[in-house]
Amino acid sequence: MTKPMPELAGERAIMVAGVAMSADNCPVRDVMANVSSKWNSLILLMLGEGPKRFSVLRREIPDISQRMLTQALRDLQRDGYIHRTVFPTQPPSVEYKLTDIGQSFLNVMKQIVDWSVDHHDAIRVARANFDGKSG
Amino acid sequence: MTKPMPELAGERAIMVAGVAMSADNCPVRDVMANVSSKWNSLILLMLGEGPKRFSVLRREIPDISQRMLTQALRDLQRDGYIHRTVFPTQPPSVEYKLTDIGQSFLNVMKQIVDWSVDHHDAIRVARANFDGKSG
DNA sequence: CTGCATCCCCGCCGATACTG
DNA sequence: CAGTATCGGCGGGGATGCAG
Repeated sequence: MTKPMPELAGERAIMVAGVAMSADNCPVRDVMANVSSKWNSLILLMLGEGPKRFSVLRREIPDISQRMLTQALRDLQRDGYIHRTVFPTQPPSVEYKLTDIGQSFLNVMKQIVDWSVDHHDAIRVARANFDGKSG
Repeated sequence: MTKPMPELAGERAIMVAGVAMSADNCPVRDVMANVSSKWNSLILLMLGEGPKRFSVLRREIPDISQRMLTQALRDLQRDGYIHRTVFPTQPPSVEYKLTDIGQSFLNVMKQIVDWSVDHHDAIRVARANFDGKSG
């Protein structure tokens, strides 16, 4: 991953929700690194619509740089969330699609999306309220 | 937030999973900014066990710097995830606890934790496999 | 005990140019 | 079209010292 999240890679185990977040056994760290990473989640959402080529993703996510898209895709592939297929055309085209794990993860992610939509107003209110008091 | 996620704050709306991720109406961005932020999610998990004082959080998350803990807590408070109570003792103590929204969000987050635990092995395998081929 | 300000390093990431 | 390499800024975040 791009962000190794060194914090929990230290030594002592942090117990939270009955799960040990320790050095050599921290599942959450690995996953959260993906969720955290700026673009990964958005890419997974996009691929949730179906397999897409590099250039298509690039077009659909205008703000991402080509470099970052490449990197994010490799990270996601590395962890098994997406599968990469090269078609030996001229010029070559590369298709990315969700793996089963990626699809499974996407389902969890979608819950965050739904939650976001549901609670966005409350968050905006809280934020405005907070800024009003301290600003 | 610490990370404003400028990418989606641009202009055009990106439709994903039937949700518009655009400039002035991007719920997901606000929430993801929290999830993304290095420590926020862990702090919420900690507070899921009950209200905690600043120093307790600091002790339970040894890797976080005091500066970042302060900042993360303020961010979470700002968006209404946690409530901050100052007890006028000498020396003063400050207690943080989840709001209803924070608790609600935590429930979603816990699903990520569960998912992480369930699929950690698969991810490690995929990663090792990938590194073995390319390295 | 909590929190703020300052300094400063390091790594993310965008821009650009180049390969197959 | 897809990906790599290099340079450079800029901001995150650690260390330290100070205040209430």
